Amino acid sequence: MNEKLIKLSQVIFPDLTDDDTIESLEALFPERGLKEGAKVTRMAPSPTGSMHIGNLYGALSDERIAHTATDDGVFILRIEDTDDKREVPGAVEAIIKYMGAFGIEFDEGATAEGDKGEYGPYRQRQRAKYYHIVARKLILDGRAYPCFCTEEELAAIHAAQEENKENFGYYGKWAKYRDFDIDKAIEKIEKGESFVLRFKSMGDPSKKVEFKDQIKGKISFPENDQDFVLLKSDGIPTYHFAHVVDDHFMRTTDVVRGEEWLSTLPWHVELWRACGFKMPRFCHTAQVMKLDEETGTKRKMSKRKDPECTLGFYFEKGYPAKSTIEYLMTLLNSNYEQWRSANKEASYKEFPFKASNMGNSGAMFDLAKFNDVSKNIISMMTADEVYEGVSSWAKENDEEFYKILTSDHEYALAFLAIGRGGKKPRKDFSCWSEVKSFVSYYYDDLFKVEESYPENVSNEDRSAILKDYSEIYSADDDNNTWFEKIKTICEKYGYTSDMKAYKENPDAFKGSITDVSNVIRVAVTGRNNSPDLCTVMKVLGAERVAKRILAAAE
RNA sequence: GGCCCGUUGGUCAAGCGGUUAAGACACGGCCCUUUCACGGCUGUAACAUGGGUUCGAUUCCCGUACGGGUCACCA
Repeated sequence: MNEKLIKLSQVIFPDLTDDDTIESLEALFPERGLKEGAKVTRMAPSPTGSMHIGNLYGALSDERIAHTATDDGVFILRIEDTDDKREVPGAVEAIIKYMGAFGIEFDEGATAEGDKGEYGPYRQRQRAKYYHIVARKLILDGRAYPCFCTEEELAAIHAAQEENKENFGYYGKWAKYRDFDIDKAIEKIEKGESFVLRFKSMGDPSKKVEFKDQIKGKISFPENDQDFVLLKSDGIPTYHFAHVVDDHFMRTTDVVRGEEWLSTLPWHVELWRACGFKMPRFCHTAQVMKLDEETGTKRKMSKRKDPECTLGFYFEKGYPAKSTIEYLMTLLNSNYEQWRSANKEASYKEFPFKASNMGNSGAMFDLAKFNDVSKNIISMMTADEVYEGVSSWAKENDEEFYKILTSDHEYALAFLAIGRGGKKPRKDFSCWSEVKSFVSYYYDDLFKVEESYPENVSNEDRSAILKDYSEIYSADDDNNTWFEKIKTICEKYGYTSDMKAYKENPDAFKGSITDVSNVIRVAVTGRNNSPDLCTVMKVLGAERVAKRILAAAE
């Protein structure tokens, strides 16, 4: 019997020598001598092209878990390129670039230049030999066998199961090649027949296994009985097998992955045990959800329906990377916001992140809340930082605005500084693409009167107010002096500057100082709302102000 | 259909057998205020449902409903 299995393993893996043992791999990838409590996590994307918010969400949790526990934790980038059909060229570089743009750095793993670290290679296609070594051991242990089923046969099994209302899959009595004669199998392989290597499950689904997840807590499920595929016909492993081999030999301590993996956890548990490897801790994270406008129900974020799902969205709109990270942190650990209000200036990296604080049901992506978070982030920035953010966004997305904005650096800094700094900064922008329309009136090329003058001010009064104003305005006035001048104009034309009196009896006046200042505001900025008018005019400069006032007085 | 996970205000959520059931966003009102933004105060609004267990259940157990996931030689 044993002899037959040896022969079988030789036929399947003719390239493996006697030195290719599990022990040799254990020696090649020794336990990492990290500090007590240090964690090793990994982001393991498949290079299929587009990255979405869920990828970032997962990457951030992995990164935080590795780097919060100790200062020598390791965060690995492993590329799961086992499905050549789905692979998109350049995707690996895109992943690294995107993650880098959000400030997520890897300690080890695939890089644009090659691999970094002692536990590689980090691209699964290049690890074929390791999988084969472990697979050979499983064959020898009688825990793996070749299966020659064709696609049609498998489809027929599925159909029959559907018909009989039995569980789907390749298991027990349905597992045609489970107890196939080994000599015949060898013969078929030697003839060149295509086959996959399947796991031989010993599980009994009438028994339950209990398992502890870092997020979900205790979960129990029936034992696995599926003879799932370990190696595909091209010799490349499936996710399940690659996961066990890689996370063992990369010495991952905490496997963080989406909860869609929960249902195959029984497979993994049995496989880990069959390989004789010690299981890492698991964190199965809830998915980022979205409210479906049509049905009013929660659903998974969809690339097609939700623009904010793809990472490109954040760059196109010009959300600072910090904002996205900040918002994700609030979703990831619900005590983050509280911590933030007590540590306004601190980096998110100082937050004591804990996997156990992660929510166990799908968090809904709330664009309104995200905007608020982003406004806060931007309000804390200096004018220089805002300038840098806006200009680099505009460079890529709005060439015209970029030229205008960068034509006078000092000038742009001056208006971006309005209301910035201090205890109660203005919160005007949630993203860079909103800036242009907000500041357009600072530029003659973009300025136009967009909004209407106060209705209760007659055309005659408007002209008179503006003419008077043009005569007494001085750019040197401080805010108080300026305001006194406005008051004088008010009294002259029957608009009160006493807001209290006006509110008590509005009909007693033609209007209030609000109307008068809004006449000036519209003339100068083209709209009804603006930051402090006196300051705005100082930035605009006496010449520009005078020109606009006179133009409007006509 | 089988299996697994979940369900506290519109959203994110604290809560671990006894609470007036926090807080944040959004929304309404008031105050501050030359407009807006900011800030302050305040209001509306929640434990999916039915059974247990218990002196007492949002919290524990079971069922139901609803939502999500999964059942590939995809990850």
